[in-house]
Amino acid sequence: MSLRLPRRASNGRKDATRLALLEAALNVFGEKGYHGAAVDDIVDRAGRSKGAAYFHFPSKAAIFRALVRELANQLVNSIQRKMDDVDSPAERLDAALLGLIDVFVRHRALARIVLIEVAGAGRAFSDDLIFVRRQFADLIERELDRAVEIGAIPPCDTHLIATAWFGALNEVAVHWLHDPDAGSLHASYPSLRQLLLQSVGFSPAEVDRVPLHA
Amino acid sequence: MSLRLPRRASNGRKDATRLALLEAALNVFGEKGYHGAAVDDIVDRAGRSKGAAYFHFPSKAAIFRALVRELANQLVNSIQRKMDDVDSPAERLDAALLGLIDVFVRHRALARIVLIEVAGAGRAFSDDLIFVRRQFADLIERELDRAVEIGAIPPCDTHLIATAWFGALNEVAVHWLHDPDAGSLHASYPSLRQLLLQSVGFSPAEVDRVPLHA
DNA sequence: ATCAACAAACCGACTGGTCAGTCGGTTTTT
DNA sequence: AAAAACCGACTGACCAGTCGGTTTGTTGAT
Repeated sequence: MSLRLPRRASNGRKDATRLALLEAALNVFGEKGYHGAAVDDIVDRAGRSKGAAYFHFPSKAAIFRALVRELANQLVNSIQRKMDDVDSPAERLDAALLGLIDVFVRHRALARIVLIEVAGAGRAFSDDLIFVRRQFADLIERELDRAVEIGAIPPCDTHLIATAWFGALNEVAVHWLHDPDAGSLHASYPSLRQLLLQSVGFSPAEVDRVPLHA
Repeated sequence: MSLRLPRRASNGRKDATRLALLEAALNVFGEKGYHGAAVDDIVDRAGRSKGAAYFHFPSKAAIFRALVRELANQLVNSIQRKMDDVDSPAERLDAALLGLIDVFVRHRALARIVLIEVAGAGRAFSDDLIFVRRQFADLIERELDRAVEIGAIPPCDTHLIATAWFGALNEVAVHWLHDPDAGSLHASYPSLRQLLLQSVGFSPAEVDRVPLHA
């Protein structure tokens, strides 16, 4: 699980260390949670030293923050790209849902951090929490706005609905993270898809039309 | 904010102390989060001593666990009661939604703990997390099943949908908790209500019919 | 009713472990 | 030779949990 983390061009020893630290942080935070993870854990896993860590980041919180924002950006970009592969709002929303599920399934540590740890790390991180959630919600909101514009769905509170949608996926994913054996996340996709599309008033024809590129 | 916490009959000095501790825990955990709160904080706020705390509970984690389960039980019962005041599935689901919003608005510390802290406290508490979430979801699921049974909505994956619904409300509430000035939670109720009822295929007539007992 | 004797409930100073962050020193790069 | 990057032993603060001791409540014998 190497993961995509090269926000800044990753050449030179400095960047390599920064990357190694962030990648270790991803795994350690993902496994033990923010409070359960010690900086020494991250440092050890990265094969670096505490000095290196505090050369690159001013604090443990800063490591976490950098990681979260990096992950969120990469994730949002990746989803955006998948959405741009298709045209109609219904298809694009569908692509967003399936894309998120795919990533979560493939990178559980990422899912844990973005979906659970940011929320639970404490009030000091609530700005980061909102930042991440808002990014995802905006992705959805824009598409809903477009659907309203072209008359695919009736006008509605797209901001609220985007938030609610993300919450719905979030909750399902949290249960899955807790007990992955209780059923794959992909298995929830068809029901979730129908639920979401139907909730904003896409016509039944449209709800059924979009192919399930599973 | 005295709050409803008399699970076991609250008479005698012993029970009074237990209650005082739990109520203090509610406020302290609600303000500082699980990891940010020290047992001494709770003890001080309760006007008791550390000895008393460890006489009643074997550990800090046990205090948290007892509090969470107590809150969840009370909350679920209270919502169930509100649901039983009306008859049709749509009305009952509506009552559940509004009831939850009401309680969260009135008791932010409770909302913070049930919606955020349990999830963020760490993997050691994931059983409690699931316990709480499942209780709420079951409340919804039962009603959805009934709606399917009487033909008010088409058959669907009620288990998944109940989970998703709770997630939707959860997410909206989390944003509200982060910035209560951005808009009251009650203001989101009409849109949320329509979104949820419509998502499972209640007829438009039914969606509009139910009075908004705001 | 009175009072020992006992237990239940409570107190708070103390301890031991953990861990974020520091800093003098070393290696690598420019 | 100067600066950038890195090393890892150390420290100081914090805090969950302990424990000897005190107070409050209960029992039951006289």
